[in-house]
Amino acid sequence: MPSDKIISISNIKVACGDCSLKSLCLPLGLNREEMHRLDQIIKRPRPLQREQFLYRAGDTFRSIYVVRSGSIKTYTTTKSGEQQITGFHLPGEIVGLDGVSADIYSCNAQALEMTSICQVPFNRLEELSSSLPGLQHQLHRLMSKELLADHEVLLQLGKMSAEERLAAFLVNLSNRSVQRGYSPHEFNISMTRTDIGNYLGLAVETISRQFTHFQEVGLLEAARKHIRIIDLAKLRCLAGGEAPCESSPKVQA
Amino acid sequence: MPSDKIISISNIKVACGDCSLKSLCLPLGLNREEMHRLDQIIKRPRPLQREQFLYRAGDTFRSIYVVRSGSIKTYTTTKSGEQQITGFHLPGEIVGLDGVSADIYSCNAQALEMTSICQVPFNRLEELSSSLPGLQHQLHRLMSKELLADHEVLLQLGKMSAEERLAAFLVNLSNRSVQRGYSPHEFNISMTRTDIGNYLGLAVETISRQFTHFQEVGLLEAARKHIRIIDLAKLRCLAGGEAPCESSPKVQA
DNA sequence: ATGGTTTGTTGATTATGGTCAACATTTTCA
DNA sequence: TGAAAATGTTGACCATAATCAACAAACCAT
Repeated sequence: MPSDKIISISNIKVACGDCSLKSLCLPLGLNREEMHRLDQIIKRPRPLQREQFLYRAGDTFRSIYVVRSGSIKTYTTTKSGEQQITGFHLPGEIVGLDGVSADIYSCNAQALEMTSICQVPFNRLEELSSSLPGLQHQLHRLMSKELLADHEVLLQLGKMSAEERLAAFLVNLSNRSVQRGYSPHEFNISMTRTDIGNYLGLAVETISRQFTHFQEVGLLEAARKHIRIIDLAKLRCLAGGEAPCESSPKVQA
Repeated sequence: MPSDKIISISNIKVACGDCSLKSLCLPLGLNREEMHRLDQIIKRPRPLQREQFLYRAGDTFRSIYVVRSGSIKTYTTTKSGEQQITGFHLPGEIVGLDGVSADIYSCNAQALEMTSICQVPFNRLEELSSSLPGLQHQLHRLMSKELLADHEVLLQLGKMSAEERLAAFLVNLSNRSVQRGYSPHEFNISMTRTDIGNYLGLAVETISRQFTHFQEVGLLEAARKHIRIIDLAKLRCLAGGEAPCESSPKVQA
């Protein structure tokens, strides 16, 4: 039926089965039939413009979201108005789980660029996952993964220097670039230096200086939003907080 | 049967229905019959001695645990051996969810004092929660709550001063004291100053100095592990990162 | 195109909290 | 009970990153 096609185009519907992100996302481990059942409950609202909010702290919680393309930042706010970014969310990653505990979102979710998302009504997801153990488990895995990511940042904020934090941040982005099938050495970031600083608990100026520093020592090239990592091994080393991290392979003695 | 009684005593079994923590824990929202089914899958291993590990990073994940009495700290380690405490877990709180994502625990869990726990095999819990929507939802709530707690610490580490961090930490403990039916003003902490410093990303000396400072200004009394909060409102104010936080009700034009 | 705004960079100065060191107090255990 | 170890406190000094300020470059809207 042609009308089907028209609807399909206007909604830019992409079923989970056809989505390149399915191995990062909720459908991981589901068979065709199960994936189809999941598809039934997923809505695909119109894309968010840059700066647009997906939800705000205090909104009633109904759905979790998966980033399909673009990126989203989530942040909390202190009573005095300061904000702390709690995460940057790339395609295939879930946003909104912070709302489950109290039935309202506890943070703000804002698009960093034109961003399309899948919306998953949470009560439907719970119903469905009762009959699909694989879906239930994958949901749990993804929630747990969020916890690990937070713990990693906790470690960065608690124990690492400015240099190490930025190194760890870039290595993390590099890894996530690979997960999506892109290069570990070259990628575009969607967040500003200010956002990075906020996320890492550092001043913008410090981020800027560290970028300059990394470029001076030939670790990477950073032209605004475009990052090219030259010495990923060294960057990893800095990020890991590993032992001395030989400053260069100066063979001597 | 007398043998039943003997087993019961030797295992110090306390069914969820009789447990004072049930309103903080997994059984929240379950009826008698459902709670009984949950009880069936819960094991209650012998208590942990002080310093004893519940699990270590890298152990294969099988169960999550609920603290019944005592307390547990969880921490991650950098390759260089530094550790970052990711949480202190009090009675009624869950430990082990970090293991779900990769089927191995990602952090270490160590008792801060004599600690008894409930062990919940995770695959059994998932099975059971498929047929008990209330249990499933409560599990999700608790996981989400962990996320919120982490975000709060992220905010502390990213944006707050040493004074504010310790204030926030103490307010948090006070709130959790209340949740367990104790006083908001007076409680014992099980962690050392070193642990607090590690958790808050500060040196021990800074923690010690802040405690002294809080005592000098009459906010609280801290005798080692025993804390008595005198001016909780002011402490909350400091912790919230709220506006000026009037230094005292000095009435004056 | 062009003026304005946002974002990023660099420099000078300063403040917060870290480090090192000494000592006090409590806890542990032989 | 007493010695050793662990924990907590205080002081002096220092380093890292924050702040303030100026400017450059990119982006946006008209």
